[in-house]
Amino acid sequence: MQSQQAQRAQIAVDIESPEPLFAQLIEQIKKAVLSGQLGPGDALPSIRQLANDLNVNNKTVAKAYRLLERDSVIQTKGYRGTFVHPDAVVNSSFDLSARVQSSISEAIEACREAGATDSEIRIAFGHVMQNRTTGGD
Amino acid sequence: MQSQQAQRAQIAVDIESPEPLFAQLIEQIKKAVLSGQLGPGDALPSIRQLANDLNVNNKTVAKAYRLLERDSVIQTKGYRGTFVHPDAVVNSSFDLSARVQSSISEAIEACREAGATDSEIRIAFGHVMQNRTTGGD
DNA sequence: TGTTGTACCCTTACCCCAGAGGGTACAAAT
DNA sequence: ATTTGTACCCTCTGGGGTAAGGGTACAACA
Repeated sequence: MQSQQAQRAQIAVDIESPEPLFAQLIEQIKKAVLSGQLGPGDALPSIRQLANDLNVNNKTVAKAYRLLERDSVIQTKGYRGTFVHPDAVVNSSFDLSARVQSSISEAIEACREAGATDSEIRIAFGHVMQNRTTGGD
Repeated sequence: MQSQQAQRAQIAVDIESPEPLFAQLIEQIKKAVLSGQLGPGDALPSIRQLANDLNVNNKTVAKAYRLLERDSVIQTKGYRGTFVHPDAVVNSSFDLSARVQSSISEAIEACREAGATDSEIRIAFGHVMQNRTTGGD
């Protein structure tokens, strides 16, 4: 199992899991918000702090925080630290990845029904993604 | 340049081109049909024959033929050989890849506007494509 | 026997990407 | 001086895809 706990929040990470670490962090924090373990305005451990507690890389935690802030689950206040967003509870139940996946899924299904090969679909996808790199990780 | 010509049809292939060989073949044949150089019912060189003439692998030609037949540009009659499809002219102007690409493009654009990262889109795409391998190349 | 398309097997090389780690640096504030 | 988030640089591992080639085999014919 090898999970390590962060004292401040109830956050654990499983290195053995196929689920990416940053995704586990996002999931954990959202879950903590939804269960009320974390309330709006609560302070989150700093990136370096949490990374150290969980024995993961700063960038991994930073990535999770970045995504969480984009989804308005947390709020970063520069040098003052990171806090739970006022609307965190509502926003935590919103899964953008799921939305994206179903959107993509529909398009793919349509292509398949049109007779397109998986290979062709992949190629087309690659071409579209290649043409503008919006940037961002 | 290094292009080689097939006597029977006006088909050339450029090894230096970044365009895949099989795609060049498809394009060439469609062009030949659209320009009237190949008419419905005309016999095409056999897979092995054309592969030999152009100095490419059998499988490469076979792949092009397979896609062309799926799109009803050509017609394979088993041991008798391959022929230009009766509706070849109409079907040659239909580019499934382009259709697929625009369909995928729309979905991607929607995801981007929803705030999704390119990375997230790729991940979602990968997940969808992974779940059912329809098979086919 | 030879040709047709087709279906398998396996191999090569190339490219792109995700995930994760390591390091250094910076402005803004305390 | 230290902490904060953030932005760069670099690395490595692994996975999965295409494209193309090489080979062998098959049933259906002529």
